[in-house]
Amino acid sequence: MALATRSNEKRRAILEATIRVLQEQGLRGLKIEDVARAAEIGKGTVYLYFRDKQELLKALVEHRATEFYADAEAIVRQDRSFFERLRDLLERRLAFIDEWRGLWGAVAAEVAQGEAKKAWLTGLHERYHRILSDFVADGMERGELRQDLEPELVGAALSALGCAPQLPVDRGAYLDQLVEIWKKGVGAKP
Amino acid sequence: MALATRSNEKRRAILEATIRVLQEQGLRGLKIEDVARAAEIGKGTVYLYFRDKQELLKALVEHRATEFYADAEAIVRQDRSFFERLRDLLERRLAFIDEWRGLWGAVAAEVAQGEAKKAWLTGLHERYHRILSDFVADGMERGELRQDLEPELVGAALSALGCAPQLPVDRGAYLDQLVEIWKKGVGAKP
Amino acid sequence: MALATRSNEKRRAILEATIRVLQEQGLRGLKIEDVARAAEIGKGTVYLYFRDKQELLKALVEHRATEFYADAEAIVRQDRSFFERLRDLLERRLAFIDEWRGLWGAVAAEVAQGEAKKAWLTGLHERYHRILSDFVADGMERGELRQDLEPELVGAALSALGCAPQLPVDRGAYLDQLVEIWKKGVGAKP
Amino acid sequence: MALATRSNEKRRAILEATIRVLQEQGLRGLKIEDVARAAEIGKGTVYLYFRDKQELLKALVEHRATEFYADAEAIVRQDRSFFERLRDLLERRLAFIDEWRGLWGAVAAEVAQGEAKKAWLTGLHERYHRILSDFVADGMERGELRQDLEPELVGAALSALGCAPQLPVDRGAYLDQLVEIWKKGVGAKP
DNA sequence: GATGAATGAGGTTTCATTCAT
DNA sequence: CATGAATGAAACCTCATTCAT
Repeated sequence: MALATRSNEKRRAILEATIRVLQEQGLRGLKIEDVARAAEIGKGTVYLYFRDKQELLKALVEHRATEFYADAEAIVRQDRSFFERLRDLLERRLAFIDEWRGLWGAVAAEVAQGEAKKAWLTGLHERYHRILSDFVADGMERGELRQDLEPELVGAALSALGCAPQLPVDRGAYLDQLVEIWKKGVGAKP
Repeated sequence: MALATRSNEKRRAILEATIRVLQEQGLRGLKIEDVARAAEIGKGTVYLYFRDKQELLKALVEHRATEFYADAEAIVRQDRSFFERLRDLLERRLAFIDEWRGLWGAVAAEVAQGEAKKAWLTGLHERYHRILSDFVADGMERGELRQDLEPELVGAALSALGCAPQLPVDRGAYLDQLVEIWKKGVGAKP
Repeated sequence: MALATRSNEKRRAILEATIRVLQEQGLRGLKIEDVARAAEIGKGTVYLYFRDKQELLKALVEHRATEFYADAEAIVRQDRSFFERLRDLLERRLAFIDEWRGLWGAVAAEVAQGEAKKAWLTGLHERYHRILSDFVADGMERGELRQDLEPELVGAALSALGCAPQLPVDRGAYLDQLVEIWKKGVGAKP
Repeated sequence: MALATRSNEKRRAILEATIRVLQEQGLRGLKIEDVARAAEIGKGTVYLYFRDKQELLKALVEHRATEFYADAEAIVRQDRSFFERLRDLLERRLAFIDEWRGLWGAVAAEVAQGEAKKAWLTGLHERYHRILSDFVADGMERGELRQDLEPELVGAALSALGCAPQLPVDRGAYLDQLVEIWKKGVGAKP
């Protein structure tokens, strides 16, 4: 059997191991051997599930992004106020960013060599942008947001809220502050 | 003559070459040989200016961050309204982010191996955070901002405005939108 | 049941698969997995019939050589003129060479690592040489060949007629030409 | 400097080392590290002269074949009788074959993966065939050979005189025998 | 100072072989 | 008997670093 779907369980275990090693060793410190050890399998086994290192990273990016977007969509779909959902979205976003330790951009760039790969990466970003744009449009429709907003632009601005604070400020207070600013910034007049 | 004080001109040329190669090849694709070629010097010459690759990257991070912070401070010091300066700050920030193509985090992490280096990196972040916190405090003092803000927190929020929009939205409109939101979000009542 | 005496049918199928893969992929491209796939069996099964890859190759060399020598002996034993039989011998030889695509020497060398193996390989060559020397001696006895020949030497010369023409000359014409030269070269005066 | 012509001296030394290792270890036993050790250089240095193992082998085949063909052409050009030159040609051929220890075919096949490479290999064979065909045509013109020969076919037959005797017969006697057979076989009537 | 040929540690990848099912 | 997932030794190749010129 060539690659693909032996056991998805092991495939996922390798991906989990990969991000763990990535967090600990950084991108240049990421060695297949360490991934294998972290997943408690043999080095060669990794290659039964992923053609090469590049594919492994690509799968990782895809896997975590997909998971993140699914969570974001689930939050957006909830029947709660715009700003309650915004808070959760931002919280989830921070978790995503923490998980990658600032490596997201580099790993994505690493993986996106070649035209096809670049398109694939853009596709991921578009999906996230769409989720947020739709979220804004939804908020406007429900009358929770000002009516003079451009959903695409505001979506972009939301997606740019991307860096976790590099310094250890209190996360709760930080989020509260952020949401309050945005409430005043984009909320409808009472 | 000490390693660090040779011809600063060539030193800088190497740093410029480094970030160019970084932009084109990514972090893992960054090879000293390519840097040398881009700087139009011999491979060995790089080592006359930097102890090793790690030092080169560290110097690069330091160099560009310092430059960026200096620009930010200059903008903050200008005698213009808070939101005019905010717009310039954000514009400068986007330029910084573009320059690094998402690699800032990874390169910084790469460089910050070891306790001493970690402290050094934190120092950089603190400096940026301080600039922004002071900026917010200044805005409050001048009565341009609401008085109930926590400068440290808002400074953190500003520093997190860190990801350039991944998609090609119009930069001017994007900045306008962002500033307007913040104006409503943190500006003093008229 | 001993390793060597399992189903000879499957054993032979593996050998056939091996030479097929060898023809397509070359010596360095020969992988047990491909052999197994070509034989439509599992990879592990190959090891039920052959101790290891080396043994498999050795068996292959032995199998095809034995077959070839048997055919050669059969041709020699026929009750036809020397040169009619020579033509058939050469034709069979060309088929043998084609089958190996120039890899015979390399595979044999591969297999013949170690003193015992070397002796075994020399044994094969000696057998072929003997067949041809005897053939020449027979031709001399029957008066079809010149009486001043050294059967051992001429046998060696015949065995050296070993490379198929690398270029696609007409096989029939080629053989005719060769036999005619030899007829004039070693045939008895009429 | 990228590959190609640093010092041709070292390049040649690597090729010499390669064929030595090939003779001793066989095709599958050929390791770049051994080649490097045999050439008394570092492993990485080999890669400064040859992109990869495949290129090294290709260069080796080309180098030795070119050398061999040049020698063959020099022999053919000499102002001596056809059969004197034939003997030298055969002797040189035996040396060539001995040098490769039966690996020529396999190495050539190894190298000739891909259409372009196949054409390149055919080109080599054609060159040899041409040398021999011309040699025969020359012999006919000079009246040393029968006039009813087909130079192309006889050239093919000569090029097929390719396997050194596998058994240690006396080389001199062997060559004498062979030349005598060919003299009777293709020589003009006295 | 400047250079780039040389090096070899170290990472990636392959594949013969094993063994639990 | 048959299988193929798993393994890790071993081979390939890269590239940071050195050093003789």
